[in-house]
Amino acid sequence: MLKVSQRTEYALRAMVELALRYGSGRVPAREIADAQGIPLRFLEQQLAVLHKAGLVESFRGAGGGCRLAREPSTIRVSEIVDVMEGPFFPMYCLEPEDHTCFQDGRCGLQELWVDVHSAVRDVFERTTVSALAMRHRRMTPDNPVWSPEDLLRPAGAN
Amino acid sequence: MLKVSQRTEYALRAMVELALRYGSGRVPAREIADAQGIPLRFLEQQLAVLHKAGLVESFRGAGGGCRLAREPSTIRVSEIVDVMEGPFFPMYCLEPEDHTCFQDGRCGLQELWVDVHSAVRDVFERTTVSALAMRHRRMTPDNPVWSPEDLLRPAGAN
DNA sequence: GAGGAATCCTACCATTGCAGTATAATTTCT
DNA sequence: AGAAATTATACTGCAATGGTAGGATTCCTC
Repeated sequence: MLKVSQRTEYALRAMVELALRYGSGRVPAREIADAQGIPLRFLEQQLAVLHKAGLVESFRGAGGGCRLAREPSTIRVSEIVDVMEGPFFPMYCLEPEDHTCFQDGRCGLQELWVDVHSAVRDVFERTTVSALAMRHRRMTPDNPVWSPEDLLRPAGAN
Repeated sequence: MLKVSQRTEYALRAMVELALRYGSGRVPAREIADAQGIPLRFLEQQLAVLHKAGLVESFRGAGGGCRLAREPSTIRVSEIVDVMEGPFFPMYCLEPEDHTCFQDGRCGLQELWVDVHSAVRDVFERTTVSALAMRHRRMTPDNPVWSPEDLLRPAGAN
């Protein structure tokens, strides 16, 4: 039904949370889960995906956690969506190795699906994580998502 | 995974087929299925949906079949998609009666989903069935999807 | 070096939607 | 009567989604 999966929503929220705290040390999954209302164990799995894709760095053990691998303004939403959902094809016939369509691409509908693809891709590519974070700040100005003492963690933490 | 269902693809192909034959009588589901490579029994169900929605007219019994209810150029793809897929929300939080999002719309991500929604909707609304039919004709100029004798059916058929 | 905090790995499960098949009833023309 | 067509409804197999669960591993601190 043309839905984006909840996993991707969670991943994006996690990235926003990490962007809001960018430069202030390692953030354990627990805190992200609390701040963004995401089931912890589930979030861990998605963070692992983001880590394997090189979008976040992670550190094990006590004092561990995650942080963005790059500056928020250089991370596009499209990268996250690609990693979480795999390549995006609104219809089967667009998949390179799919030939279930008996006309095999030689039909007038494919152009429509290409248009849909481009339109969506455009939105994802022109939106960065920092943009999302700024929007988030604007929406909840009086309600910082992390408590001030978190900013006072040991200096060597990051 | 942001996929459009096969049902919708079939429905669109059926509409294109009916558009190609617009004005030339009633087209039985069987012929549409053959021409477009769609499982007949499955197609019948989708045609029934299109009929209930008022997009096609249908006639039972021998000599029956379907025809477009309106001129192809006045039927937008968005109408068909709406009928087949129901209202389109790329993320749950956009659904009017959904409040599973703990921030309930007061989050920076919603704008992203609204953008996606608009972008896709735009494509669907600016494309008409006649446009799809013309593209189809252009793609298969040497290969008419219906045989000439079908055009010679009894004049009173429509 | 023990213990706790954290990530990582893998398996499992329940629900849902999708694609398609099956059966049969009903209408209509010939 | 019989064939051709739509209509209605139920069922099935499959895959994806949204989690949960258990434990292994790594790392810091005391």
